[in-house]
Amino acid sequence: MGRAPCCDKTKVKRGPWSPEEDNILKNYLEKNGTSGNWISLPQKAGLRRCGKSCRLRWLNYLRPDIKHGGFTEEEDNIILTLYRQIGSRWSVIAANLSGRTDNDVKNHWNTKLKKKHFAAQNNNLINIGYNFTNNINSSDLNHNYSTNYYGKLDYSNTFTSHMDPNVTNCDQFPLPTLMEIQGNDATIQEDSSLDSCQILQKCVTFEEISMCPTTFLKNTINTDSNYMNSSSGISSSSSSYYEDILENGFDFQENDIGGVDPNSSYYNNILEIDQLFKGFEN
DNA sequence: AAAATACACAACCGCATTATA
DNA sequence: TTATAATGCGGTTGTGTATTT
Repeated sequence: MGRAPCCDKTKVKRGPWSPEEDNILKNYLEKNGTSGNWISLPQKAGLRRCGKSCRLRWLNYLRPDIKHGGFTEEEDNIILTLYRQIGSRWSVIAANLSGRTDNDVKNHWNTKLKKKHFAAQNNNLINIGYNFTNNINSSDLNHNYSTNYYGKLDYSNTFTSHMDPNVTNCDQFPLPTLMEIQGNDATIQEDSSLDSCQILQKCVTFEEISMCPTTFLKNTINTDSNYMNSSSGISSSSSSYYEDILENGFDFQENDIGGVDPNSSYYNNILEIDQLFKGFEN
């Protein structure tokens, strides 16, 4: 026994809406509202459509003050942050974005953001870069970096409870250990024609540069005062938490991650690492 | 140039929740 | 209070367009 259909599918039109249908629905709703009932609306408005179809068309497309496409970087960041915290609760995420519908956010995630952030997948091992990112400034040039580290993360013990959407406290997320650190000397020449991506390749042993999670790398030189000043025990002589990682290992479970400001870049980086794990599992 | 494939987004389906009689 | 209908939601599919073969 299947579920009783909400309307007679042989009597209603399906598929894309025509401009004429849009006009009828829009005019009716602007004049009368829904009268508290979507199911009976199409008949009253003179549409051969299912009530649910009318509701969806209005809420996702015809309703005034809603935006389509052109997601800003700020909106992307909000979506990513919230997704990491609450998972695929699109209506909640959309409610935090002015003029966006849950359907739009969901589509945007599925077509753009998911791919962008789940792409890094390399046999459970990924190299992380240190020192050089997309933004090279003039003070980086002609400077000898005596501690040009790169390393590998061991993901073998990480695929567990972090998949639970109810888990929002990141200190419950198992994170990888740094299994290998290497160092070399490197000098970036001022007259170098290398762009930032090439510099990155020069400094980091990526077999597939395309597998590199760019936003993760981009943030690796951030100095995070929240983390620096937290009770996590980071050395005050470290200029970034990645130096701390390189010095003390990559076992975040040893640190008090849950006490870190959720708005900090450090916290977001931790969540981004977690997101990579999800990519590996998918 | 045509066919195949990829992509973006609109729309649908069925289940869960909420409202109503 | 409970049965039923309406609504809301998220996964999934459908459709039109762009790109590749």
